[in-house]
Amino acid sequence: MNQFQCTLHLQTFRTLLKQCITQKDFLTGKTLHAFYIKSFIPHSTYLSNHFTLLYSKFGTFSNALTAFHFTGYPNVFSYNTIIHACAKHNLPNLAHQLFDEIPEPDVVSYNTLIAVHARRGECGQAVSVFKEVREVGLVLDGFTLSGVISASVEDVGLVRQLHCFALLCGYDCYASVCNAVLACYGRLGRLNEAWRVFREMGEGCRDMVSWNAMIVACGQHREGAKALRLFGEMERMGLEVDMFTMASVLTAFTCLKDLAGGMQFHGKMIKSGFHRNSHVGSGLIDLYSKCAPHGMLECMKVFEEIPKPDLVLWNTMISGFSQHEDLCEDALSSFREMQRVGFCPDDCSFVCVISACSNLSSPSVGKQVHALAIKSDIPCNRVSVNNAFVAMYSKCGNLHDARRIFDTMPEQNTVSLNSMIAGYAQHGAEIESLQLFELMLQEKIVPNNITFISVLSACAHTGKVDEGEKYFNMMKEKFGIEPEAEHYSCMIDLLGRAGKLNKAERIIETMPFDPGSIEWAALLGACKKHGNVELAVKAANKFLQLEPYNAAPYVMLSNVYASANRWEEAATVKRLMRERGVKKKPGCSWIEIDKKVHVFVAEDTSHPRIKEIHTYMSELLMKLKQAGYVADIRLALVKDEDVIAIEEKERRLWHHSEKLAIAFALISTEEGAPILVVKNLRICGDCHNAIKLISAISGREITVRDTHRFHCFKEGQCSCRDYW
DNA sequence: CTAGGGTTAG
Repeated sequence: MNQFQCTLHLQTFRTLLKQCITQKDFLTGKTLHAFYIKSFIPHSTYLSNHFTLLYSKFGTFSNALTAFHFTGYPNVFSYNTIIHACAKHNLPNLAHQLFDEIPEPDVVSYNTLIAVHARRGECGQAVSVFKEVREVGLVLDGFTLSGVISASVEDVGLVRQLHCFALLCGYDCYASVCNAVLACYGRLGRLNEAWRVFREMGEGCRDMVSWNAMIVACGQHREGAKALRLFGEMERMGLEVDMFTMASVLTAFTCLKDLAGGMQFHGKMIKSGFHRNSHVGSGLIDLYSKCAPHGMLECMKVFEEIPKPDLVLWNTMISGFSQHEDLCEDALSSFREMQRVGFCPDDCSFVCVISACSNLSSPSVGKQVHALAIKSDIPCNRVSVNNAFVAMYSKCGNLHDARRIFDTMPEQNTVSLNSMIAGYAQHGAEIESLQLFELMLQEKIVPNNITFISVLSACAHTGKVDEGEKYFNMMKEKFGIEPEAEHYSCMIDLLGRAGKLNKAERIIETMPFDPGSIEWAALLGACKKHGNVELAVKAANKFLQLEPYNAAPYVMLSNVYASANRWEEAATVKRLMRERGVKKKPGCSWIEIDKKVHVFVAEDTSHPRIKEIHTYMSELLMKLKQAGYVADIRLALVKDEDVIAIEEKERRLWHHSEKLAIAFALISTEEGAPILVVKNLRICGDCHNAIKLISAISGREITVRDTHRFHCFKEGQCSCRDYW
């Protein structure tokens, strides 16, 4: 083979390979590579580099690395290519190692290294590389700036600084840099600043990315309507839209809880095929899981339509299941299925599945997942993961472990404090809860709307009216947080339960938006507690209008009447409920013993050891009566208007699901072991009385988690101090 | 050879 032929071959190879890369023809590219290795063509760095690029783009990382090592005399280009592959495959150490081998790194080398850190959210590291560029005297470019800016999310000050710097360098009309700035302000919730950048870019500089970034900024910060207006404008102007646009618009529908609009948009996307994109699919799943009443069924259909699901799509499914209390088991099975088909869970997958465990009635599953997380490759000391553990342990009744994780986690943020404060509040440890909040203020960790929900509910649980009002005002005045429905309902709950029913009613009347069912429910609950029948009727009617198929208002109202001995009216409410086909959820309790969950429904006889349980319960009832227990038969649920004998009412009360579960725990666990029962409704007054006595007689610590809070019974007392 | 925008989480 003479010199001439070789050159010819080299040129052919170059042309062909370049074609393969631009046309994404990986197969032909690989064949070319095989030919190249076997042929006698002299070594070409140029060709090797492009083979590395080919594998980096379409093949595995290890193939790319092999191709790189095959390059006899690597140049900057070769290094840059392989470092880029490191960024793509999240290999920061290798990236640095390779970078240090470059004899004379150029700007691109630095830019690529910044990208490695930007992808991992390592702001500090990205900034130090950025500084190095200036120190070594290289001229930075738009890539450098956009890279370091996008890494600086989470730090407004830094973004502003870099923004100024970019303007000084004359990048005010450079789309990528401006877009990075815009997106950062957006993600930080600095919508005004984002809008300013968007406006100042002008039509000449603005591109599709700018529009997309602005839409998502609005959609993620309660400005769904503005996001939709922006999209409308894009369409009117005839601008091009892509997958990013679609996914961004979906966040707007989710933000507005506009299911109908979202569905219509979904329909339009099916025509254009956008719905088969995995990112768009995640957006759809997020929408349906959060806004549709039985959304997970729809989510499964969306999932099926996507040919190449990615990790986030799986995570979104897991998250969706975990947010529906009755579907948490499905969250766990999706988590397993995801691994079965070859995905490696990341920290977000774990956060979702841990949160599913919090809603489960078996604490041991949470512990297992904890162990799994430690064994896995995820950075399990991440704040997000630890926060999930704190929430999970406290929701599983284990405040002690929650606090231990909280105390030992290397980094804390607002959410960590929120989880711990909420944990204390739910357990009736209001003092600790409020102390921690004060500490938070001292440490200058900024509370958010969620923090105040916990703080206000802690006040409500203990009847601390003055403090509650103080914090409610602080929220608006000191932190500029507008109270939402939850905050108002906490205040109504707080005032109402403390007996200030008129004040509570006034809050509902003067709220800046239409009261929803949760506010009326809070008022109704307060009326029930204080026996204010007239106001209860008003609240119940409002509640009924808003949610005619929810059993809660009917049951509560009829209990109000029953407590006032107005039996006929109580029966009328029940009849109305039956006529409308509304069914009360049957009371159900779960208890985990030896890693097995046992379910009890009221008057349940299906448990294999029910005979034993009943025998034990009769003995227990005797002891309880001796200790002064009197069944509160007003609370016995009357299923129909038939007059029922007092004995029968007593018997029904005595077979409430939580009592059955506790009795079973008492006979099947060792003396002195603590007991945790999870219930699907709120605990009833009679059970509350009875369990207090049971805790004294048996010397056990009994914790009941109902839909509202925890009741920790110990030595005849409950942690709620009967204020609930 | 490198960039900016989308989806999940407590």
